[in-house]
Amino acid sequence: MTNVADTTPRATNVHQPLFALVDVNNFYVSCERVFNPRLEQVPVVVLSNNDGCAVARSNEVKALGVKMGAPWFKLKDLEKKHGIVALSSNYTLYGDMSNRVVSVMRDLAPDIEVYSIDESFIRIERTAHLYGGTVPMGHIIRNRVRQWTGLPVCVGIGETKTLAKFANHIAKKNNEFNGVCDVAAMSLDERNQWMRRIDVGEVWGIGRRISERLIKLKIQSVHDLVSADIKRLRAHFGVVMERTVSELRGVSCLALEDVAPSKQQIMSSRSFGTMMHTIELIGEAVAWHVHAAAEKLRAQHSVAGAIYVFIQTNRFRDSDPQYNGGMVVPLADVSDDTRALTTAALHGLRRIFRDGYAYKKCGVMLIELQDKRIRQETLFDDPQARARSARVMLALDAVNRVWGRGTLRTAASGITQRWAMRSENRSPRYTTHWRELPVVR
DNA sequence: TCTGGGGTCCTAGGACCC
DNA sequence: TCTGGGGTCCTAGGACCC
Repeated sequence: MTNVADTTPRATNVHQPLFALVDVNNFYVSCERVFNPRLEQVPVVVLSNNDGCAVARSNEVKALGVKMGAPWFKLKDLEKKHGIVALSSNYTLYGDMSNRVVSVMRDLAPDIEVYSIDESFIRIERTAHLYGGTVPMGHIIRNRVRQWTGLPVCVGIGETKTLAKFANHIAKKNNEFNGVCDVAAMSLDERNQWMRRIDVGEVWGIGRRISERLIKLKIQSVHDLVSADIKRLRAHFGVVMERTVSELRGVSCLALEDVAPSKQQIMSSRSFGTMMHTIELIGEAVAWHVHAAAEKLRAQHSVAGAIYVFIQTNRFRDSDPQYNGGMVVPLADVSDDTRALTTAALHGLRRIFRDGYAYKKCGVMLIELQDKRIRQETLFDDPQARARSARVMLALDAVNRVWGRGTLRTAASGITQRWAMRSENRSPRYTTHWRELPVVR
């Protein structure tokens, strides 16, 4: 056994990396509350696409024992009993609010990695002294985000990303921290006490499966994990686990990724609002997904070498006959042209579609992505055709940027969109659509 | 009736080669 | 009953994240 007290380096050196993790509390719910204060103090959930599952819960809802991802239709009793307000998700609003939070933080500390829609890592070892130290800096970030966007955030600080995550967890669950916790500033005794109190499953990178296996090995708390034999853990669980434990011991293995790497695959898929039976309607949905995915593809200046298309029946209905179909359709030449991708996807769909099933979901994935600017010339290259295609796509994207995705799209994606998802209680897109701006009386 | 969507990384095992 | 050793590449599947 290695004792953590012997191996954890201290933050005495000014050049030692120091990470802050800033995350918005109950992000989607908090966004809704900014524009509708009546939702304060009320139990609120935000539902996934198709109004399926609870993907964000206010503290009041968490206190009722509602789990992340719980199917909404199973919560109807709780809804009646406690007056839970359920909102459809409004990603346009959340995406815009997320950008605002990032721009406030970037102002205060430029070394920032936007990790997800509601979380960012910041390197602070060179900037903290400007704000009077790490914890004061955390409070300044917290207060300014609150004041300028209306959103509540917590800040966790540590010598590694995993420790910053750990500190953030402490800040969120313990009010005495006032939303900012720096584990790098703690004494070893104090840090170990927190590690003894917190379950190993809370560690970033330790999910349900791994934590079950760890508990069988009598590793239950974060402290148990950090004190365990790292070679043995590596043999049992692989290199990812080794990295996690090193990070918890204060050895930084995960760097700040301040420039987002381009995606290696781009997916678009949705459940249908109701079951679909015909290839015509499903084809419209597939074409729509190609439209959405290709837009993202061009935004990151990539081209795809192939497209994967898939259709699925409802896996939750045991009584229904089940069928999952999917196939990869290679493209003759790499492309970012919505029309070429649509042709390929619909070709694939015709191959995988089977009559007589009730389909619930379809989607496409663009794969074998390459940087457009370093693309290979091929034998049958037609530079003129390629230039034409580029101009059409440029115009398509320009129109949709101004007027909204789907304003201009392929005819294949249909007019009526009968496959569209349910979204019965979506709030207005307060910050991005003129007609939906909030009105102050 | 009603059960999300979009990603990444790692590992094991098979195919194939010399 | 015997049936090398070492390497690469690819894919499927499992685990994780939000």
